[in-house]
Amino acid sequence: MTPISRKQPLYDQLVDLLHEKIENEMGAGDMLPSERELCETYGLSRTTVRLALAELERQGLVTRQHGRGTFVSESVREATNLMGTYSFTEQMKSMGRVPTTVVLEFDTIGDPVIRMKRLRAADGIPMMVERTYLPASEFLGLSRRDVEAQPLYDIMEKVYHETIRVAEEEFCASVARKDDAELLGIGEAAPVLKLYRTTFNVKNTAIEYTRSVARADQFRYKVSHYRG
Amino acid sequence: MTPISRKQPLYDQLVDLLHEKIENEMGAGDMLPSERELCETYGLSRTTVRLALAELERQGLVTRQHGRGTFVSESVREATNLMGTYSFTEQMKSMGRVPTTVVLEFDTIGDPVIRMKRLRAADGIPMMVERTYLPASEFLGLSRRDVEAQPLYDIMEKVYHETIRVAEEEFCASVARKDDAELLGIGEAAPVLKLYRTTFNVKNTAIEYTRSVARADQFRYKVSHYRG
DNA sequence: CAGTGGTCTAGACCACGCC
DNA sequence: GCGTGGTCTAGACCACTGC
Repeated sequence: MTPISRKQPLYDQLVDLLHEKIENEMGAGDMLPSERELCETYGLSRTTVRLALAELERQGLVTRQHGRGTFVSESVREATNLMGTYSFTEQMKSMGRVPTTVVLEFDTIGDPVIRMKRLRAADGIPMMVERTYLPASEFLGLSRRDVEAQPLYDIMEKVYHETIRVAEEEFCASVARKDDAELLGIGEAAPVLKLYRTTFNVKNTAIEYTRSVARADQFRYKVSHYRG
Repeated sequence: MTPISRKQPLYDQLVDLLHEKIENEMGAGDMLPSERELCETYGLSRTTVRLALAELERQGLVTRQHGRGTFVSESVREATNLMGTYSFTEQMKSMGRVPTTVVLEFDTIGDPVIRMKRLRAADGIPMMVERTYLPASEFLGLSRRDVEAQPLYDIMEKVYHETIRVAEEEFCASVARKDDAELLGIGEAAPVLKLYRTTFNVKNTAIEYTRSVARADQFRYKVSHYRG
Protein backbone atom coordinates (compact mmCIF):
# COMPACT_ATOMS: atom_id res chain seq x y z
CA MET A 1 0.00 0.00 0.00
CA THR A 2 2.80 2.38 0.74
CA PRO A 3 4.03 3.96 -2.47
CA ILE A 4 7.39 4.46 -0.87
CA SER A 5 10.32 2.64 -2.34
CA ARG A 6 13.72 3.86 -3.32
CA LYS A 7 13.93 2.95 -6.97
CA GLN A 8 12.30 6.07 -8.30
CA PRO A 9 11.96 9.62 -6.98
CA LEU A 10 9.02 9.90 -4.64
CA TYR A 11 7.23 12.45 -6.80
CA ASP A 12 7.51 10.12 -9.80
CA GLN A 13 5.98 7.31 -7.80
CA LEU A 14 3.19 9.64 -6.81
CA VAL A 15 2.65 10.62 -10.44
CA ASP A 16 2.26 6.97 -11.42
CA LEU A 17 0.01 6.23 -8.50
CA LEU A 18 -2.29 9.19 -9.17
CA HIS A 19 -2.22 8.56 -12.91
CA GLU A 20 -3.64 5.07 -12.38
CA LYS A 21 -6.12 6.23 -9.82
CA ILE A 22 -7.41 8.90 -12.19
CA GLU A 23 -7.78 6.50 -15.09
CA ASN A 24 -9.35 3.67 -13.14
CA GLU A 25 -11.32 5.20 -10.34
CA MET A 26 -12.08 8.77 -11.29
CA GLY A 27 -14.06 10.64 -13.87
CA ALA A 28 -13.81 13.99 -15.60
CA GLY A 29 -14.31 16.88 -13.21
CA ASP A 30 -13.71 14.85 -10.06
CA MET A 31 -11.67 16.59 -7.43
CA LEU A 32 -8.40 15.11 -6.28
CA PRO A 33 -7.42 15.10 -2.61
CA SER A 34 -5.91 18.42 -1.61
CA GLU A 35 -2.17 18.86 -1.55
CA ARG A 36 -2.05 18.76 2.24
CA GLU A 37 -4.18 15.64 2.26
CA LEU A 38 -1.80 13.92 -0.13
CA CYS A 39 1.12 14.96 2.07
CA GLU A 40 -0.44 13.27 5.05
CA THR A 41 -1.69 10.18 3.21
CA TYR A 42 1.68 9.36 1.71
CA GLY A 43 3.95 10.93 4.28
CA LEU A 44 5.45 13.46 1.86
CA SER A 45 6.31 17.11 2.01
CA ARG A 46 4.20 19.57 0.10
CA THR A 47 7.04 20.40 -2.28
CA THR A 48 7.16 16.78 -3.37
CA VAL A 49 3.42 16.53 -3.76
CA ARG A 50 3.41 19.72 -5.79
CA LEU A 51 6.13 18.40 -8.08
CA ALA A 52 3.92 15.41 -8.83
CA LEU A 53 0.82 17.51 -9.43
CA ALA A 54 2.76 19.85 -11.70
CA GLU A 55 3.76 16.87 -13.81
CA LEU A 56 0.18 15.63 -14.03
CA GLU A 57 -0.88 19.10 -15.06
CA ARG A 58 1.80 19.19 -17.72
CA GLN A 59 0.49 15.88 -19.03
CA GLY A 60 -2.95 17.44 -19.27
CA LEU A 61 -4.51 14.97 -16.85
CA VAL A 62 -5.52 17.46 -14.20
CA THR A 63 -6.40 21.12 -13.93
CA ARG A 64 -5.51 23.11 -10.86
CA GLN A 65 -7.66 25.97 -9.68
CA HIS A 66 -6.45 28.45 -7.16
CA GLY A 67 -8.70 28.45 -4.12
CA ARG A 68 -10.80 25.55 -5.39
CA GLY A 69 -8.77 22.43 -5.87
CA THR A 70 -7.26 20.04 -8.38
CA PHE A 71 -9.60 18.35 -10.81
CA VAL A 72 -9.47 15.59 -13.38
CA SER A 73 -9.43 17.18 -16.84
CA GLU A 74 -12.53 16.98 -18.95
CA SER A 75 -10.79 15.20 -21.76
CA VAL A 76 -8.67 12.52 -20.15
CA ARG A 77 -9.24 10.15 -23.00
CA GLU A 78 -8.11 12.71 -25.51
CA ALA A 79 -5.20 13.71 -23.34
CA THR A 80 -3.87 10.20 -23.10
CA ASN A 81 -4.12 9.05 -26.67
CA LEU A 82 -3.50 12.27 -28.53
CA MET A 83 -0.77 12.67 -30.97
CA GLY A 84 -2.26 9.62 -32.50
CA THR A 85 -2.40 9.59 -36.21
CA TYR A 86 -5.61 10.42 -37.87
CA SER A 87 -7.95 7.53 -38.33
CA PHE A 88 -11.36 7.87 -39.92
CA THR A 89 -12.58 4.88 -37.95
CA GLU A 90 -11.41 6.32 -34.65
CA GLN A 91 -12.78 9.76 -35.34
CA MET A 92 -16.22 8.48 -36.19
CA LYS A 93 -16.32 6.18 -33.19
CA SER A 94 -15.37 9.03 -30.92
CA MET A 95 -18.29 10.97 -32.33
CA GLY A 96 -20.61 8.10 -31.56
CA ARG A 97 -21.16 7.29 -35.22
CA VAL A 98 -20.83 3.95 -36.90
CA PRO A 99 -18.12 3.94 -39.56
CA THR A 100 -18.28 1.71 -42.59
CA THR A 101 -15.93 1.30 -45.49
CA VAL A 102 -16.51 -0.05 -48.96
CA VAL A 103 -13.45 -0.96 -50.96
CA LEU A 104 -14.30 0.12 -54.47
CA GLU A 105 -11.01 -0.75 -56.11
CA PHE A 106 -7.94 -2.68 -55.08
CA ASP A 107 -4.97 -3.33 -57.38
CA THR A 108 -1.79 -4.96 -56.38
CA ILE A 109 -0.47 -7.23 -59.07
CA GLY A 110 2.43 -6.21 -61.26
CA ASP A 111 2.97 -2.88 -59.64
CA PRO A 112 5.42 -1.45 -57.14
CA VAL A 113 2.49 0.14 -55.39
CA ILE A 114 -0.76 -1.09 -53.98
CA ARG A 115 -3.57 1.17 -54.99
CA MET A 116 -7.03 1.30 -53.52
CA LYS A 117 -10.10 3.44 -53.60
CA ARG A 118 -12.46 3.41 -50.68
CA LEU A 119 -15.78 5.00 -49.89
CA ARG A 120 -16.20 5.79 -46.24
CA ALA A 121 -19.48 6.41 -44.53
CA ALA A 122 -20.83 7.20 -41.08
CA ASP A 123 -24.24 5.95 -40.02
CA GLY A 124 -24.78 5.07 -43.65
CA ILE A 125 -24.09 8.58 -44.91
CA PRO A 126 -21.28 8.78 -47.47
CA MET A 127 -18.55 10.98 -46.05
CA MET A 128 -15.40 10.71 -48.08
CA VAL A 129 -13.68 9.04 -50.97
CA GLU A 130 -10.12 7.96 -50.32
CA ARG A 131 -7.46 6.99 -52.80
CA THR A 132 -4.56 5.33 -51.08
CA TYR A 133 -1.18 4.25 -52.40
CA LEU A 134 1.13 1.95 -50.47
CA PRO A 135 4.59 0.65 -51.32
CA ALA A 136 4.04 -3.00 -52.20
CA SER A 137 7.46 -3.96 -50.87
CA GLU A 138 6.50 -2.92 -47.35
CA PHE A 139 3.13 -4.63 -47.35
CA LEU A 140 3.70 -7.97 -49.01
CA GLY A 141 0.61 -10.11 -49.18
CA LEU A 142 -1.84 -7.37 -48.25
CA SER A 143 -5.20 -8.35 -49.64
CA ARG A 144 -8.46 -6.66 -50.34
CA ARG A 145 -10.03 -8.81 -47.69
CA ASP A 146 -7.61 -7.53 -45.03
CA VAL A 147 -8.49 -3.96 -45.78
CA GLU A 148 -12.18 -4.75 -45.70
CA ALA A 149 -11.85 -6.43 -42.32
CA GLN A 150 -10.06 -3.84 -40.23
CA PRO A 151 -8.70 -0.30 -40.22
CA LEU A 152 -5.61 0.18 -42.36
CA TYR A 153 -3.60 1.59 -39.49
CA ASP A 154 -4.33 -1.47 -37.39
CA ILE A 155 -3.04 -3.67 -40.16
CA MET A 156 0.07 -1.58 -40.58
CA GLU A 157 0.87 -1.75 -36.93
CA LYS A 158 -0.25 -5.20 -35.90
CA VAL A 159 0.50 -7.22 -39.00
CA TYR A 160 3.42 -5.37 -40.57
CA HIS A 161 4.79 -3.74 -37.43
CA GLU A 162 5.04 -0.43 -39.17
CA THR A 163 4.85 2.54 -36.85
CA ILE A 164 3.89 5.90 -38.17
CA ARG A 165 6.19 8.57 -36.93
CA VAL A 166 5.38 11.56 -39.06
CA ALA A 167 2.31 12.49 -41.03
CA GLU A 168 2.36 15.41 -43.45
CA GLU A 169 -1.03 16.69 -44.39
CA GLU A 170 -2.22 19.31 -46.75
CA PHE A 171 -5.74 20.70 -46.81
CA CYS A 172 -7.64 22.73 -49.27
CA ALA A 173 -11.19 23.36 -50.28
CA SER A 174 -12.49 22.73 -53.74
CA VAL A 175 -15.57 21.72 -55.67
CA ALA A 176 -16.56 18.13 -56.29
CA ARG A 177 -15.61 16.34 -59.46
CA LYS A 178 -18.42 14.51 -61.15
CA ASP A 179 -17.36 10.98 -60.18
CA ASP A 180 -16.74 11.91 -56.54
CA ALA A 181 -20.00 13.84 -56.38
CA GLU A 182 -21.90 10.76 -57.45
CA LEU A 183 -20.25 8.57 -54.86
CA LEU A 184 -20.83 11.09 -52.11
CA GLY A 185 -24.39 11.79 -53.14
CA ILE A 186 -23.90 15.51 -53.53
CA GLY A 187 -24.32 17.90 -56.42
CA GLU A 188 -21.56 18.43 -58.89
CA ALA A 189 -19.55 21.52 -57.94
CA ALA A 190 -20.63 21.24 -54.31
CA PRO A 191 -17.86 22.30 -51.93
CA VAL A 192 -15.53 19.57 -50.69
CA LEU A 193 -12.56 19.33 -48.37
CA LYS A 194 -9.51 17.82 -49.99
CA LEU A 195 -6.82 16.23 -47.95
CA TYR A 196 -3.44 14.93 -49.04
CA ARG A 197 -1.56 12.84 -46.54
CA THR A 198 1.85 11.25 -46.63
CA THR A 199 2.95 9.16 -43.68
CA PHE A 200 6.45 8.06 -42.81
CA ASN A 201 7.72 5.25 -40.60
CA VAL A 202 10.56 5.38 -38.11
CA LYS A 203 13.08 5.08 -40.92
CA ASN A 204 11.56 8.06 -42.69
CA THR A 205 10.34 5.88 -45.51
CA ALA A 206 7.02 6.97 -46.94
CA ILE A 207 4.59 4.16 -46.26
CA GLU A 208 1.33 5.72 -47.33
CA TYR A 209 0.03 8.41 -49.60
CA THR A 210 -3.66 9.21 -49.56
CA ARG A 211 -5.83 11.70 -51.35
CA SER A 212 -9.22 12.21 -49.77
CA VAL A 213 -12.25 14.11 -50.88
CA ALA A 214 -14.78 14.80 -48.15
CA ARG A 215 -18.25 16.29 -48.11
CA ALA A 216 -18.16 19.84 -46.83
CA ASP A 217 -21.53 19.56 -45.17
CA GLN A 218 -20.73 16.40 -43.24
CA PHE A 219 -17.10 16.19 -42.52
CA ARG A 220 -14.73 17.98 -40.21
CA TYR A 221 -11.15 17.06 -39.82
CA LYS A 222 -9.67 17.51 -36.41
CA VAL A 223 -6.02 17.37 -35.54
CA SER A 224 -3.84 18.25 -32.55
CA HIS A 225 -0.21 19.03 -32.76
CA TYR A 226 2.39 19.37 -30.13
CA ARG A 227 5.61 21.18 -29.76
CA GLY A 228 8.65 19.44 -28.48
CA MET B 1 19.72 46.25 -10.37
CA THR B 2 17.75 44.17 -7.94
CA PRO B 3 15.02 42.32 -9.78
CA ILE B 4 12.96 42.26 -6.64
CA SER B 5 9.61 43.93 -6.70
CA ARG B 6 6.25 42.68 -5.59
CA LYS B 7 4.15 42.90 -8.71
CA GLN B 8 5.02 39.46 -10.02
CA PRO B 9 6.20 36.26 -8.37
CA LEU B 10 9.92 36.30 -7.85
CA TYR B 11 10.52 33.27 -10.04
CA ASP B 12 8.61 34.93 -12.89
CA GLN B 13 10.78 38.00 -12.56
CA LEU B 14 13.81 35.79 -12.67
CA VAL B 15 12.48 34.04 -15.77
CA ASP B 16 12.10 37.37 -17.54
CA LEU B 17 15.48 38.58 -16.41
CA LEU B 18 17.28 35.45 -17.52
CA HIS B 19 15.28 35.28 -20.73
CA GLU B 20 16.53 38.70 -21.74
CA LYS B 21 20.04 38.00 -20.61
CA ILE B 22 20.12 34.84 -22.70
CA GLU B 23 18.82 36.54 -25.79
CA ASN B 24 20.98 39.63 -25.53
CA GLU B 25 24.21 38.62 -23.88
CA MET B 26 24.60 34.90 -24.33
CA GLY B 27 25.11 32.41 -27.12
CA ALA B 28 24.22 28.79 -27.73
CA GLY B 29 26.08 26.47 -25.41
CA ASP B 30 27.02 29.13 -22.88
CA MET B 31 26.72 28.08 -19.29
CA LEU B 32 24.41 29.92 -16.95
CA PRO B 33 25.42 30.74 -13.40
CA SER B 34 24.85 27.78 -11.12
CA GLU B 35 21.69 27.57 -9.07
CA ARG B 36 23.48 28.47 -5.89
CA GLU B 37 25.15 31.40 -7.57
CA LEU B 38 21.79 32.71 -8.72
CA CYS B 39 20.45 32.30 -5.18
CA GLU B 40 23.19 34.51 -3.84
CA THR B 41 23.16 37.06 -6.63
CA TYR B 42 19.46 37.74 -6.35
CA GLY B 43 18.88 36.84 -2.73
CA LEU B 44 16.52 33.97 -3.47
CA SER B 45 16.09 30.48 -2.16
CA ARG B 46 17.07 27.57 -4.31
CA THR B 47 13.49 26.42 -4.69
CA THR B 48 12.60 29.74 -6.28
CA VAL B 49 15.61 29.69 -8.57
CA ARG B 50 14.78 26.15 -9.62
CA LEU B 51 11.20 27.12 -10.43
CA ALA B 52 12.53 29.76 -12.78
CA LEU B 53 15.04 27.43 -14.41
CA ALA B 54 12.37 24.76 -14.85
CA GLU B 55 10.24 27.28 -16.71
CA LEU B 56 13.12 28.29 -18.97
CA GLU B 57 13.75 24.63 -19.65
CA ARG B 58 10.10 24.10 -20.58
CA GLN B 59 10.34 27.01 -22.96
CA GLY B 60 13.28 25.30 -24.59
CA LEU B 61 15.71 28.11 -23.85
CA VAL B 62 18.05 26.14 -21.63
CA THR B 63 19.17 22.58 -21.11
CA ARG B 64 20.09 21.31 -17.69
CA GLN B 65 22.70 18.64 -17.21
CA HIS B 66 23.09 16.80 -13.98
CA GLY B 67 26.53 17.32 -12.59
CA ARG B 68 27.55 19.77 -15.32
CA GLY B 69 25.39 22.83 -15.31
CA THR B 70 22.67 24.74 -17.12
CA PHE B 71 23.35 25.75 -20.70
CA VAL B 72 21.76 27.92 -23.35
CA SER B 73 20.07 25.63 -25.86
CA GLU B 74 21.69 25.14 -29.21
CA SER B 75 18.59 26.18 -31.05
CA VAL B 76 17.59 29.39 -29.35
CA ARG B 77 16.62 30.77 -32.69
CA GLU B 78 14.26 27.90 -33.30
CA ALA B 79 13.03 28.00 -29.76
CA THR B 80 12.15 31.64 -29.99
CA ASN B 81 10.29 31.69 -33.25
CA LEU B 82 9.14 28.13 -33.32
CA MET B 83 5.48 28.55 -33.80
CA GLY B 84 6.38 28.61 -37.45
CA THR B 85 4.07 25.85 -38.42
CA TYR B 86 0.95 27.61 -37.32
CA SER B 87 1.92 31.07 -38.44
CA PHE B 88 0.49 32.54 -41.61
CA THR B 89 3.45 34.87 -41.85
CA GLU B 90 5.96 32.07 -41.62
CA GLN B 91 4.06 29.82 -43.94
CA MET B 92 3.92 32.45 -46.67
CA LYS B 93 7.55 33.38 -46.26
CA SER B 94 8.54 29.75 -46.59
CA MET B 95 6.68 29.71 -49.88
CA GLY B 96 8.57 32.74 -51.06
CA ARG B 97 5.56 35.00 -50.93
CA VAL B 98 5.24 38.35 -49.23
CA PRO B 99 2.64 38.30 -46.47
CA THR B 100 0.71 41.36 -45.44
CA THR B 101 -1.94 41.82 -42.80
CA VAL B 102 -4.62 44.46 -42.41
CA VAL B 103 -6.27 44.70 -39.02
CA LEU B 104 -9.89 45.38 -39.83
CA GLU B 105 -11.26 45.37 -36.31
CA PHE B 106 -9.75 45.41 -32.85
CA ASP B 107 -11.80 45.56 -29.67
CA THR B 108 -10.47 45.29 -26.20
CA ILE B 109 -12.30 47.63 -23.90
CA GLY B 110 -14.83 46.34 -21.40
CA ASP B 111 -14.47 42.75 -22.33
CA PRO B 112 -12.75 39.69 -20.90
CA VAL B 113 -11.57 38.91 -24.40
CA ILE B 114 -9.64 40.77 -27.03
CA ARG B 115 -11.29 40.37 -30.38
CA MET B 116 -9.81 41.13 -33.75
CA LYS B 117 -10.52 40.59 -37.39
CA ARG B 118 -7.69 40.54 -39.87
CA LEU B 119 -7.38 40.24 -43.61
CA ARG B 120 -4.28 38.42 -44.69
CA ALA B 121 -2.77 38.57 -48.13
CA ALA B 122 0.19 37.15 -50.02
CA ASP B 123 1.82 39.12 -52.79
CA GLY B 124 -1.15 41.45 -52.60
CA ILE B 125 -3.69 38.68 -53.17
CA PRO B 126 -6.28 38.36 -50.39
CA MET B 127 -5.92 34.91 -48.89
CA MET B 128 -7.88 34.64 -45.69
CA VAL B 129 -10.01 36.41 -43.14
CA GLU B 130 -9.15 35.63 -39.55
CA ARG B 131 -11.22 36.29 -36.47
CA THR B 132 -9.14 35.88 -33.34
CA TYR B 133 -10.11 35.88 -29.68
CA LEU B 134 -7.58 36.19 -26.89
CA PRO B 135 -8.07 36.17 -23.12
CA ALA B 136 -7.52 39.78 -22.11
CA SER B 137 -6.09 38.71 -18.75
CA GLU B 138 -3.16 36.98 -20.44
CA PHE B 139 -2.39 39.81 -22.84
CA LEU B 140 -2.73 42.96 -20.79
CA GLY B 141 -1.98 46.09 -22.75
CA LEU B 142 -2.02 44.44 -26.16
CA SER B 143 -2.81 47.13 -28.69
CA ARG B 144 -3.91 47.28 -32.27
CA ARG B 145 -0.60 48.84 -33.11
CA ASP B 146 1.29 45.84 -31.69
CA VAL B 147 -0.67 43.45 -33.85
CA GLU B 148 -0.12 45.60 -36.90
CA ALA B 149 3.60 45.74 -36.29
CA GLN B 150 4.53 42.09 -35.91
CA PRO B 151 3.18 38.55 -36.08
CA LEU B 152 0.88 37.66 -33.22
CA TYR B 153 2.94 34.64 -32.25
CA ASP B 154 6.06 36.76 -31.96
CA ILE B 155 4.21 39.06 -29.59
CA MET B 156 2.94 36.15 -27.57
CA GLU B 157 6.37 34.71 -27.10
CA LYS B 158 8.64 37.68 -26.88
CA VAL B 159 6.45 40.15 -25.06
CA TYR B 160 4.19 37.92 -22.98
CA HIS B 161 6.44 34.87 -22.73
CA GLU B 162 3.58 32.62 -23.67
CA THR B 163 4.66 29.38 -25.25
CA ILE B 164 2.27 27.36 -27.33
CA ARG B 165 2.35 23.72 -26.43
CA VAL B 166 -0.69 22.32 -28.18
CA ALA B 167 -2.73 23.52 -31.12
CA GLU B 168 -6.05 21.90 -31.90
CA GLU B 169 -7.27 22.54 -35.37
CA GLU B 170 -10.42 21.68 -37.16
CA PHE B 171 -10.88 21.93 -40.89
CA CYS B 172 -13.89 21.89 -43.11
CA ALA B 173 -14.91 23.15 -46.50
CA SER B 174 -17.81 25.50 -47.05
CA VAL B 175 -19.05 28.26 -49.27
CA ALA B 176 -18.20 31.89 -48.72
CA ARG B 177 -20.49 34.21 -46.83
CA LYS B 178 -21.21 37.48 -48.53
CA ASP B 179 -19.03 39.65 -46.28
CA ASP B 180 -16.08 37.29 -46.46
CA ALA B 181 -16.47 36.90 -50.21
CA GLU B 182 -16.19 40.64 -50.64
CA LEU B 183 -13.06 40.87 -48.54
CA LEU B 184 -11.45 37.97 -50.37
CA GLY B 185 -12.48 39.18 -53.78
CA ILE B 186 -14.28 36.00 -54.73
CA GLY B 187 -17.81 35.23 -55.75
CA GLU B 188 -20.45 34.62 -53.15
CA ALA B 189 -20.86 30.89 -52.59
CA ALA B 190 -17.36 30.19 -53.87
CA PRO B 191 -15.71 27.32 -51.99
CA VAL B 192 -13.62 28.21 -48.96
CA LEU B 193 -11.52 26.37 -46.44
CA LYS B 194 -12.57 27.00 -42.87
CA LEU B 195 -10.16 26.51 -40.04
CA TYR B 196 -10.82 26.63 -36.34
CA ARG B 197 -7.81 26.74 -34.10
CA THR B 198 -7.45 26.69 -30.34
CA THR B 199 -3.98 26.97 -28.89
CA PHE B 200 -2.91 26.14 -25.36
CA ASN B 201 0.11 27.22 -23.35
CA VAL B 202 2.27 25.08 -21.11
CA LYS B 203 -0.33 25.28 -18.34
CA ASN B 204 -3.00 23.97 -20.69
CA THR B 205 -4.78 27.30 -20.64
CA ALA B 206 -6.39 28.26 -23.92
CA ILE B 207 -4.62 31.40 -25.07
CA GLU B 208 -6.05 31.81 -28.55
CA TYR B 209 -9.09 30.89 -30.53
CA THR B 210 -9.18 31.70 -34.22
CA ARG B 211 -11.69 31.14 -36.98
CA SER B 212 -10.27 31.52 -40.44
CA VAL B 213 -11.88 31.54 -43.83
CA ALA B 214 -9.49 30.98 -46.72
CA ARG B 215 -9.87 31.09 -50.49
CA ALA B 216 -10.05 27.60 -51.91
CA ASP B 217 -8.23 28.56 -55.08
CA GLN B 218 -5.30 30.21 -53.34
CA PHE B 219 -4.75 28.66 -50.01
CA ARG B 220 -3.43 25.34 -48.86
CA TYR B 221 -2.81 24.52 -45.30
CA LYS B 222 0.08 22.24 -44.59
CA VAL B 223 0.85 20.62 -41.30
CA SER B 224 3.13 17.88 -40.01
CA HIS B 225 2.58 15.91 -36.91
CA TYR B 226 4.86 13.71 -35.00
CA ARG B 227 4.39 10.81 -32.71
CA GLY B 228 6.38 9.91 -29.65
C1' DC C 1 37.86 15.93 -4.67
C1' DA C 2 34.79 20.17 -5.48
C1' DG C 3 30.91 21.74 -7.97
C1' DT C 4 26.84 20.82 -10.38
C1' DG C 5 21.87 19.70 -10.67
C1' DG C 6 18.17 16.34 -8.39
C1' DT C 7 15.38 15.23 -4.51
C1' DC C 8 13.21 16.25 -0.21
C1' DT C 9 11.79 18.26 4.31
C1' DA C 10 9.06 21.33 7.59
C1' DG C 11 7.50 25.09 7.90
C1' DA C 12 5.64 30.12 6.68
C1' DC C 13 2.60 33.54 4.62
C1' DC C 14 -0.28 35.03 0.61
C1' DA C 15 -4.28 35.04 -2.72
C1' DC C 16 -8.34 33.09 -4.16
C1' DG C 17 -13.18 30.76 -3.99
C1' DC C 18 -16.88 29.74 -1.39
C1' DC C 19 -20.26 29.77 2.37
C1' DG D 1 -13.67 31.97 8.20
C1' DC D 2 -11.87 28.11 6.28
C1' DG D 3 -9.84 25.30 2.86
C1' DT D 4 -7.71 25.53 -1.46
C1' DG D 5 -3.60 26.20 -4.43
C1' DG D 6 0.57 29.74 -5.05
C1' DT D 7 4.85 31.47 -3.43
C1' DC D 8 8.95 31.25 -0.72
C1' DT D 9 12.58 30.13 2.78
C1' DA D 10 16.77 27.64 4.79
C1' DG D 11 18.44 23.97 5.02
C1' DA D 12 19.73 18.70 4.11
C1' DC D 13 21.48 14.76 1.55
C1' DC D 14 22.03 12.28 -2.98
C1' DA D 15 23.87 11.48 -7.79
C1' DC D 16 26.48 12.85 -11.38
C1' DT D 17 30.56 15.12 -13.90
C1' DG D 18 35.10 16.34 -14.36
C1' DC D 19 39.58 17.17 -12.72
